[in-house]
Amino acid sequence: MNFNTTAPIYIQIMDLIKRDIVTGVLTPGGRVDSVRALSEKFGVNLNTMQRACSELERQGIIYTQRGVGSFVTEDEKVIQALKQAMSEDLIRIFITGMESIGYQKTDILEIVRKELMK
Amino acid sequence: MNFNTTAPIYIQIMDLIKRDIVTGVLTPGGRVDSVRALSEKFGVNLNTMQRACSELERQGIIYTQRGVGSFVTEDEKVIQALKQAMSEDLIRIFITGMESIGYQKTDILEIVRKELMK
DNA sequence: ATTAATGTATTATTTATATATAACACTAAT
DNA sequence: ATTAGTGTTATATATAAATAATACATTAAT
Repeated sequence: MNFNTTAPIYIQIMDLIKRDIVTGVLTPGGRVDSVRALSEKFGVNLNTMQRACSELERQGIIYTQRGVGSFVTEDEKVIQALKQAMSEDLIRIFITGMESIGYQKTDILEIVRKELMK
Repeated sequence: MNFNTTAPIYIQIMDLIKRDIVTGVLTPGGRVDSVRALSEKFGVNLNTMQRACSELERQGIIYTQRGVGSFVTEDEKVIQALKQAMSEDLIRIFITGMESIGYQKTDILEIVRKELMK
């Protein structure tokens, strides 16, 4: 995997799993690969993978049955809220960032339109 | 200052200074506060501040005269390119992020429009 | 020459991340 | 009971980031 250096790997992995959940690659109530399989897949240490998973559980995004495995939350409202929160984060960072370097609202919309037409 | 924990402080400080440069708060050829003053202002260690500054110098954004002080580059093309690069980074992160969580291009434009109308 | 302000460097310490390695604990199937 | 697969914990090590404290090096003004 290509992890960047500015954010902890376990955070980046959490984001990748969240993406799979909100896009439906992982379905509500469905199985999440074992921490060992995931640590292999992402090329990270077992403890690092464990940290990502326990943090996802703490946030109510997955739940764990010891000795059995981990599963995506069955609460679709949680998943919908997660997608909404991720979206709002992206928008907030983008808009405030653009404004902080001097772009006006009208500029921003135009820049996005141009970018999306590429 | 309110620094978040996911990125190194010296990187976040670099961004704050870059913002002041591209928005004209700091002018081409103009003085940058001393590393000691800046470390006070941002509430960080002198070494951390020094690291941010030397990295800004390495990137050609400021230049330093030992014993005298640091100054914003006089090359306005560099500043313009910096603004462009910061803008493109923000856009890229936003668009790829939104697409990775399942939004289509048409959705994205609409979401931005709504957000900007707030 | 001295002084004050500047950038720069050194050494030690702490904390968070990530790794390596090994073990423990639980569950389901055999 | 045993086994294989799961989550969980523990210990040690390495590295990067940030801090603290101190000192050195250069410049401009006095």
